[in-house]
Amino acid sequence: MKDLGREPEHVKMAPRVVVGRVSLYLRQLEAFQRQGYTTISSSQLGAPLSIKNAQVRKDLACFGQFGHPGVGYRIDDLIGALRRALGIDRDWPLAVIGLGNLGRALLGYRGFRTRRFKIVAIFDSDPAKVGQVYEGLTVEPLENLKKAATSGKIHLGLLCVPAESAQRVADQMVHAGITGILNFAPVPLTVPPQVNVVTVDLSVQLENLAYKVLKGQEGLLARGTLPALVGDR
Amino acid sequence: MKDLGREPEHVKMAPRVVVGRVSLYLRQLEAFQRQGYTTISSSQLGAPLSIKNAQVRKDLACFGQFGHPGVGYRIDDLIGALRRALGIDRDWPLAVIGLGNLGRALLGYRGFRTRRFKIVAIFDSDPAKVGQVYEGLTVEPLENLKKAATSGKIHLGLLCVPAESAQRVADQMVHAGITGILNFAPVPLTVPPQVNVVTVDLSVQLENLAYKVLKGQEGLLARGTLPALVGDR
DNA sequence: TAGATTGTTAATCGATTAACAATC
DNA sequence: TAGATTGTTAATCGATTAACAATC
Repeated sequence: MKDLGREPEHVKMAPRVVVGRVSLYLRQLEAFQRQGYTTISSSQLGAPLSIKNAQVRKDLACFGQFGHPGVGYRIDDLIGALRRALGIDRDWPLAVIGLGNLGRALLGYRGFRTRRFKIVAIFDSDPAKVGQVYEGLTVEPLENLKKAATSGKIHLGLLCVPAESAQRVADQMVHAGITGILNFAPVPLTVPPQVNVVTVDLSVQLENLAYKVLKGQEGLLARGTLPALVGDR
Repeated sequence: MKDLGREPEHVKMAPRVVVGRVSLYLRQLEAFQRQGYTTISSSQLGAPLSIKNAQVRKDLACFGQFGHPGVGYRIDDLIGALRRALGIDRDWPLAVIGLGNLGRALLGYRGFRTRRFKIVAIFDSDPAKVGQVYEGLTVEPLENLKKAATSGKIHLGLLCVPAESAQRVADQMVHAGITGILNFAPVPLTVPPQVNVVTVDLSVQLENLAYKVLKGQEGLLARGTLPALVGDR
């Protein structure tokens, strides 16, 4: 028989897929809040996202008991509870690593600012870029990253360098003490287990989309409802 | 008893999750190819991606029989077969809709160009932007989209407008005949079923990352191996 | 041949959905 | 109270993994 008494040391971590859905619930809740609603049922919350009410309740139950039988969920309370649960009830200072086109785009991305993700520093290894000022931030040499990270000013890094240098720069980020990397380079990174990486590979997303479009059209073609749109050159 | 004889009309479409993995296999295969390998086993292909050999074989089997027992897969053949299966053995002309920071970044994104995704037009509803030239392309008014789409020049659109106007512009794209939308606005879009949408919500990704970092650190904290990095202001 | 590796079937695992007693 | 909706258990579904005969 296993020693179950000592289990609680494990941090109960909701599955990745649940965390993703909770982000969506949060957006939906904010939309309902803006419309003036004060309470909401699991069915109402799930409907616009095409998620079943049982799924909604089970996901929320991962983080605690927020609902009131017969009534539903109080929107203000639920938003607060979910933000706390996701850890976004505080500021998250970000660093942009690599100031190419993508890095500049992220500097201006409002989706971060409205969610307490704040870009507070820019690093680049190109001496020609160091010292330039964008959005009120001066580009610093990559060597400065360690100081910023160890002083606790920065926890997450947006890795925006070309694929060729991504692993090398990621190694430097790890060495500097960064524990979370949002990776935009289309290569899988190798990092120690205590470092967290989420890769956003836009060409993977586009390939997914192309496949859906292609298959969808073949499906329609098979039923003879659409002229050929793909494959004709 | 159901009429099984008429089933084949359905297009057998590999599950979304399989298509995502196949994109990763493709990148890995190209890496092995560059290193000079000519054949590869399911174990070798899966290892760098932390995917089990059985999973690799099962995923590939969705698209046909490509392997040779006792030998493995011939890399050149497999790359060709997978590209065909995913529909990326042809050019996919793209339109950028909305020329803000993000739109400009995508114009310069090499990850697209190297995979036969080609941005061939830019549309914006802001008259001040129409007529400007970026990367050799002249910004056109949104009304021109329909002509470009129906002439078959464009199948996929990269939607890069602010959240507030995303649904309105998506409606125009649908009306113009675009069948695939890569949506960068952090709002879920409502579109007819024959239109395919993939949403890339960067703040959802960042929220996932923040959660992992937070939980990872709590885990380490609980075991007393790390000083507090989060929550101190 | 002996060794390696496939494609596929069966077993396992985890996630989604349905159902319902408990509650307001 | 009657109606609504929760949290949770049990049933269903789908995806992952293991195992192995067939093959080179």
